[in-house]
Amino acid sequence: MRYSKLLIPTLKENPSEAEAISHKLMVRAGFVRQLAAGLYIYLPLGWRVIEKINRIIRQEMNTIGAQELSMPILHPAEIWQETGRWNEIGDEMFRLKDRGGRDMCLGMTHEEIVTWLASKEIRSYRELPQIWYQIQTKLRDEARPKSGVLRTREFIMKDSYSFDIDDDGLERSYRLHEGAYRNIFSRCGLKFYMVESDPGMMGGGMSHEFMAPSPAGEDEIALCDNCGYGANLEIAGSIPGIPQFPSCPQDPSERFEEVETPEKRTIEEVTSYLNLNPELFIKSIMVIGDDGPVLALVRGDQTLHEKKLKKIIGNFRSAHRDEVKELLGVEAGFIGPMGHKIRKVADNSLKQGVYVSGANKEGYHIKGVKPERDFKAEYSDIHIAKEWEGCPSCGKPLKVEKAIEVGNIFKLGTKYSIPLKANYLDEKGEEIPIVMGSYGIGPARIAASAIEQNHDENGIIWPASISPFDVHILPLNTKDPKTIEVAERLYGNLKTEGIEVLIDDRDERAGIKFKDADLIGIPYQIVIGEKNLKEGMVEVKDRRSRNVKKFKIEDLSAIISLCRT
RNA sequence: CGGGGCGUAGCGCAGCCCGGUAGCGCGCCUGCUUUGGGAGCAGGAUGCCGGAGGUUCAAAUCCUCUCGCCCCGACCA
Repeated sequence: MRYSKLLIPTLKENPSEAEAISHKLMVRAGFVRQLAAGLYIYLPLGWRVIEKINRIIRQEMNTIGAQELSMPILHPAEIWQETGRWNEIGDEMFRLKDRGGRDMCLGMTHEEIVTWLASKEIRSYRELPQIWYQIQTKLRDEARPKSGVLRTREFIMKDSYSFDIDDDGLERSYRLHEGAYRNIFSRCGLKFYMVESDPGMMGGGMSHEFMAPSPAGEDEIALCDNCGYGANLEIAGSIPGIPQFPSCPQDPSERFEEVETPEKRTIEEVTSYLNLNPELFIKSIMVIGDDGPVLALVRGDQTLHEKKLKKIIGNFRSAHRDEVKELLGVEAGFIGPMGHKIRKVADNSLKQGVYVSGANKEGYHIKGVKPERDFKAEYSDIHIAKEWEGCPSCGKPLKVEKAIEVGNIFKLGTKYSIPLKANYLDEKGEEIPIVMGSYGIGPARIAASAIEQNHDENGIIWPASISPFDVHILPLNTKDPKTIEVAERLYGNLKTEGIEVLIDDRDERAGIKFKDADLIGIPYQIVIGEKNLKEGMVEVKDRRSRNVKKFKIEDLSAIISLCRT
């Protein structure tokens, strides 16, 4: 296509609202424009990238036997009420009424709708398994849209749903998706990990996320290079290192030592005051659950993992100052696990060792506290995994990386098929709920991740598979007839070969064309300048390596083969 | 929803404390020169200073309210 006819509004300066690299570059290079918070317009170049990604997704989904269909974005409330999610989901769902006053919503995802369809159309085990997918707009009233197209209120998602007769079938569909997803992300040129994740509001059983490592990512993942363990920090386990504990006095009367710690409340204050490492402290956090107060105990160097705790004690909130004082008679900075009957949940790492904890006495801490002996607690993993802690499966050190969630796969089981009565008849004529899976990919997140992982100071470096064009022709001086003639001939010939070509036919200076070409990031640039033309040559520049090769003008096949690699 | 920041020309910003009728760079338009890494000279156009109300002789500037956008946190299929 001709640059002069395309809408490619490049910007010399970074947009003020952008923070993430992919966001800055997508705006600067003329791929997207923001309409409002979390709402983006895809300009021609941006849309070409999304379409390239979608094509790869379609190919890989079709390969595993998935069938494409399309479901509405506007949904009647009743279906969401039947699964209970109408009430479970809060402000994140866009809700509206139609003219007849009926409650409606805009689809955040399509489990309800696809299950409704299955309940109507699937009769027999002979019709299973099925995989249905769509590439469809989703709407979520995000509390905080951010990072350009990474978190938006309206976005396109490839979502697929599997229907099987039993768990073994679901396992097969799940693995088929895993394979397809690995192919898709690899073909899109992404570095990624598949990690264990929290099923969250999807419910059901196992789930994994596909994570593209990037500093712009909102998620953190724990990874083990040794055994391949990988998990979102939302659920990642870890084996904390064991600190050197002080020896415990034999004489029971000398066990405890109350130490005065005036005005020292936080772990930092107390550790520096007593000159002890934070690992030798018990951090006590008072929360109020549905069944009353709970004291959560983690080691001083650890952070309480609220989601892990929630799985044990149910919903809770942190206790107010006066509640702490009422329950333990002392303010929060000096509370500890001893001498009261409040339910205690402690991190596993506290099972061994001797610690300092709050003394439940204003201005005092207590040394020599030995869990199990000195107080009883329920033990569980309730700390957030950290880099260098041990891998829960092999013990080797973990690393923690930020990552963008580009895809996920969930085993739903019968969570949706039961309430929506999506059943099939088995060989015996018995009615059995269909076993389902749900699988998502965000094409815009793939595009943003590709930029996050492939750019330099001059701009984007697209992986060839998802680049808006294959080749960018730069006729430097459009007033030189020879330049134009060669450029046009090359343009025509490459197009005939099925190569997607952008030709910068603008009457602009060479510098501007070079800068825009590097910013836009098409993997190969064919530079047509008068000096080389005199020798019958053109240059082909590799955007990533910046290597330049000269070719004879007639040597089209060599140019083509270079650009196709 | 809590905390912070910012709304002034198409874009990036200054001016605001200390009120006096709006400025810089880039871009845009015209002409000439230039033409291998965001050209030079000359001329030109462009603003409801986010919105509403108030104070004042006078408001981009001070006060109140409101809307929008960004960042941190909470939340997040």
